[in-house]
Amino acid sequence: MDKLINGRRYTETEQGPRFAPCAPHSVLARLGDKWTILVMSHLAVAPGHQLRFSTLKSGIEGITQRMLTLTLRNLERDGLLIRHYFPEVPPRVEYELTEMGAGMLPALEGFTSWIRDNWPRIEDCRRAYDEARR
Amino acid sequence: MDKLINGRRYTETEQGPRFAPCAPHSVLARLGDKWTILVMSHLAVAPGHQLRFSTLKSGIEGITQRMLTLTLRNLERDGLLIRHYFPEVPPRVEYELTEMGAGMLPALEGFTSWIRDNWPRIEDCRRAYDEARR
DNA sequence: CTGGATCCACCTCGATACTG
DNA sequence: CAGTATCGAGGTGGATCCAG
Repeated sequence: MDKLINGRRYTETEQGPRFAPCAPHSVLARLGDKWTILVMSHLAVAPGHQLRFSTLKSGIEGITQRMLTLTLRNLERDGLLIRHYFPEVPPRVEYELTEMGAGMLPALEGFTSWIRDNWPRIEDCRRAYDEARR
Repeated sequence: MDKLINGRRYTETEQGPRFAPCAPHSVLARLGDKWTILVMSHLAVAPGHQLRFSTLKSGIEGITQRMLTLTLRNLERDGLLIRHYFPEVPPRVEYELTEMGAGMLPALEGFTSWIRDNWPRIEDCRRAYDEARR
């Protein structure tokens, strides 16, 4: 039978614990890419968890059209947001967090708040490490 | 003054919220790389949060020496683990979570448990999405 | 306005060989 | 045992141009 530790499924073997195929990695890899967290953050604070493409683009400094499109497609594919297309002229597209997308925010917040609290220390460690081998 | 939302610092501007330089991204990008989560998970369940290089290597299926070394170096650089070198023959090296590394586990657990709960639904969404455009 | 298509630089990771 | 060095394939992201 599988046990649970730190939110990860694993089974005991003679060679030690063997973790189940890494679902967390698949999600963390997405959140770890260059723009996803920023897009999620903007939608999180938006009224109705809903924003236009152009609003996102101008709100996220440095993002290109291409990367915003790709990031939104990936989030849509995972079911974390929905794309609402309005066939007007000029066309308008709204992106809205799904229930699941919004449900992810509290969990993510717990983790990002730890990062915020420990960030200065991490930066110090990196500096010290780099310093030591120069 | 900065406000906080979902664990992210940001300031209000006329163009909407502008998030502070992305510290979460830097950490999530590391956790999102291919092996980091697996290394952390193994150290998390190890007695004393401590394991040898060879134990990690044989415990993590498919990892190469090179990638394990790189992953460990990065975690060491961030101050999440310490490297203990014993100059014996043959040499022995133990890796141990630091206080900060261990302190990250509960925060990470909250997030990975959300992932675990929602993973089936995410997989369904991906399948449906891919199906729809085939 | 929204985004598709193309081209390219870089980075990550895997495979392999070698060392104290 | 625990690495380092090197090479190469593939993927990610940036720049630019075009289209409905």
